[in-house]
Amino acid sequence: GSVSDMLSRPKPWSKLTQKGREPFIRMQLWLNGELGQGVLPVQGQQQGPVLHSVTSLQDPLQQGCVSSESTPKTSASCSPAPESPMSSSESVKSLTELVQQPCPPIETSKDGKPPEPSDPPASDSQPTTPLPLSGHSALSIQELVAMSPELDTYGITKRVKEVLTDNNLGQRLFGETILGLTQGSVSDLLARPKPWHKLSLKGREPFVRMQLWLNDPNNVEKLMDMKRMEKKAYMKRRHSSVSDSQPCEPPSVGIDYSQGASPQPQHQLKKPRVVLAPEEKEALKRAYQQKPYPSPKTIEELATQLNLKTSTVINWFHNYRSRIRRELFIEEIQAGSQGQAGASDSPSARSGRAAPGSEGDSCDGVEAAEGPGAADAEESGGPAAAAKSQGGPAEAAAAPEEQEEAPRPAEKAQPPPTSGPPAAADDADGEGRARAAPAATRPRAPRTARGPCQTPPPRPAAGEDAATLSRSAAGGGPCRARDGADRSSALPSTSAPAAARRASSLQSLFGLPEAAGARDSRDNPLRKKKAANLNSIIHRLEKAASREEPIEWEF
DNA sequence: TTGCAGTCAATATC
DNA sequence: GATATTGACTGCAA
Repeated sequence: GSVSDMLSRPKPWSKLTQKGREPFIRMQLWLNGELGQGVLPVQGQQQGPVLHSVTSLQDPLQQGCVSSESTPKTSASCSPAPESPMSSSESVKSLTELVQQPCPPIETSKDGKPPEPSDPPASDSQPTTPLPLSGHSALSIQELVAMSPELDTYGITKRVKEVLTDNNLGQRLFGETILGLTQGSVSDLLARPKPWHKLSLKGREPFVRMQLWLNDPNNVEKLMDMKRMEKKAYMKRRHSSVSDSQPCEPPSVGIDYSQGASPQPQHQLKKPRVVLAPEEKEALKRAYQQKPYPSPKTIEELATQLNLKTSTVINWFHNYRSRIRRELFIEEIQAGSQGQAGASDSPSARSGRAAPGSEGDSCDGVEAAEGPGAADAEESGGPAAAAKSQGGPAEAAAAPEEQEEAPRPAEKAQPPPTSGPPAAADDADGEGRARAAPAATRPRAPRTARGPCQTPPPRPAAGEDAATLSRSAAGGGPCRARDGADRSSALPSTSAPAAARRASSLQSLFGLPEAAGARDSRDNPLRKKKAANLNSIIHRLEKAASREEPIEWEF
């Protein structure tokens, strides 16, 4: 049935998900005669028949369907890389190996392509071409990624970091040369890799590249060469610029311009980067804890109170949610590795198992750990929280109301899970607001609390409004505590895909001593995040459940 | 329209 | 100078 459907109503490539593309790749392979026998083990392990390398894949694909990068460029020739090693029929397995064993480097990048135009090796300086991938190879890589078996992202980054540090190679060079990413991205990637199963096709690319690079026996030398070339180029430029006024031409490629001497005048046009003051961040965090997904109205309120642009507030929430998620993952991994005999360091794998399902799960588990206690702890006790003056008293006072208002009713303490949806919170808001102002305001935000802000919106989620947030922001407080609780309740249901996991997560959720207790102080911040994350999970759950079902959720 | 993933690039920090 | 952090942006999916 699926085949029939697919053959009669194929979706355009651009609309297909990674998974959805799989059948088409298979078909293309099959058409090309590459898919020999058997099934392509997409997941890797088996050895299957086939697939040369991605590269090869690529070609076929291109011929047949893809538009065409007209330029296979010379470099194309290079592309052979990937496949070269394993020629013919290999299956994904081969891919795996490709990635895992030392095979001939895929130079996709570095060498491979660069050669093209620039290459004149020595020439210049401009070593460049930062981006390794270009047409052909890029595609190859994509294919490779598509067919790649699960990789241990954590292990890969770990190894990369080691190699880089051992050889005194910088992230910038590595990123621009091998990954085609900027230093900041590389840093982030190396420090907080996401588990393979949570990465999109695009997100996996850097990991595949890293793995390939690790497998390249000459990887270090190549980078070193690049480094040298860069240096040379830099010096050259520098000299020339010194002698001449400023010849600086924006060197086309690469790397260097970053630092070198290019003054770049026009930059003036750029708008200055917004830097949030610590108080503002705190306020936003509090707001987040109250409501990870604030309504437009709430956002607006926050923006006003903090004297920020709404877009800034929106961005902040997006970034915060996303970063918290990642941190949770990392934590989980680390915890896992510790817990688990540390044997395998492969987080991804671990994560995979651990939190196979949705992030929610994984998250839950984690959070759960600190869950209830954690949440509170942090807030109240947490370093950051503590800091806040408001926290203390205010919270206490607030506590009551908040409970209600808080979307997350469940709050650990009081309201038992029963309170299904967060809705209740709303009203509460009303009262809470009073205290709001202070915190938020500090720096720029003059308008403190707009007192009793608006009335609470109807919707649970949306419901809580600025008032609540502001309150929390301002006073900080109380809410958070709840968070932990609520979430806990919610989470379980949410994620809990696998029974096993579920169990564990539940455990943690309920703050089994071990977890919570175990955590060291430094976790506080993490706890906070986790707590917040729980909120978001809850939020999503609720959303998903769409009001009617809350009832069913038993925790 | 909203949320997210992935990045960039300006800053901050080491 | 290298690395880490983080606000903003782009593209995509639901």
